[in-house]
Amino acid sequence: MDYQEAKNKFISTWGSLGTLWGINKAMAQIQALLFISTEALTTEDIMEELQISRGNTSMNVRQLIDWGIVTKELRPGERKEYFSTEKDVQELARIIAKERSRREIKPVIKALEDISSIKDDGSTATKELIKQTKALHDLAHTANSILEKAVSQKQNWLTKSILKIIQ
Amino acid sequence: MDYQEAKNKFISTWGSLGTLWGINKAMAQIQALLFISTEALTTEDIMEELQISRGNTSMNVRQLIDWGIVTKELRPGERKEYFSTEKDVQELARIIAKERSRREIKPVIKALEDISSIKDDGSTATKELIKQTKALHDLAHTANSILEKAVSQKQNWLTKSILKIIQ
DNA sequence: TTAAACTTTCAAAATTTATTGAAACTTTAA
DNA sequence: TTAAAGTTTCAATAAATTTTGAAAGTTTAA
Repeated sequence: MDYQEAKNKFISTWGSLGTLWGINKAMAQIQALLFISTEALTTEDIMEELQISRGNTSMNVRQLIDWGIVTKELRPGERKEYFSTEKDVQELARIIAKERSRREIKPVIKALEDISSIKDDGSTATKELIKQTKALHDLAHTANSILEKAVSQKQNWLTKSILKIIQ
Repeated sequence: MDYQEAKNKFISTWGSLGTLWGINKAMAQIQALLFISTEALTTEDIMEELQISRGNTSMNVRQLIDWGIVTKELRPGERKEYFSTEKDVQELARIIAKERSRREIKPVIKALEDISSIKDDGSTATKELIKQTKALHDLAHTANSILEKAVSQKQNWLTKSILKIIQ
């Protein structure tokens, strides 16, 4: 496997993983491309490398910026924008975990809270609904707390502690 | 919010969460329905409750069985199949984590291994590709180990230990 | 100002994914 | 056997999502 093959494999693997986890393929591939690039890239560069349209590139780069994963760079004397991604994997994981928690997990926790606190009318069906959604709520809440904690620290102490525990 | 509203909200919330995380909406909704049901349900029951077709129900129930989340029950003297889901949230989380790791994470770790072990031809681009994919590989590998460990134990000792660490 | 260099927007088209429903298949009871 | 009661399969259709590309918008330099 030479450089070009390895690069293509990385970009396509990342794109597929994204798709499996509900992330737009182009978005994941742009991030992958920037992640292994030695310098910031322009819209043209991205279009050329991934063979995608200008509109697609523009929209997905904006989304990556919204997520806090990609930053825009302006170079003196140049009009076009240069994009680069967070290069530190730990920091990248933190950002993604934080954003997915905020956008997708927290609203569900809130909904489970609402559902599990309906009035118990005495029926077995209602009792079961309350019991099960409460259990789910507690689990989601705990998992989210661990994630948030793992994510809030610049230092990687939690991961280190966990690894110590599990050997 | 009465029982029916709460039930509908739960089913639709679970369906949407599934969609966001790359899981078929019907599949997530069937699981949600079984999760709050006081007894095992038939194909007819599911079709009726979720207003989906027989084919859709059949295919998604089979997938849930493949995942190990739903089990089929046969009742003496009856031909039709009754389905129920794992009711313990911890166990459910374990099964899902284990399956997604096996199906989606491990193949990516393997790909990252292959990519990051290409021959260093001396170019900065190749060096960067190797460095970055190696870092990603290490992170994915560590995260996956923690997950597997958390998931392999019937007891919930790891979660408890982590919660102790983070207060 | 003007126009060149760029970015954004968004309706239409293309693609992907999910769903249907009816035919084929399987199992069991009579 | 046969037929009733069920399940599965899969081609066709529908729905959702992604992508395109051209027009509109923005910014800057002259």
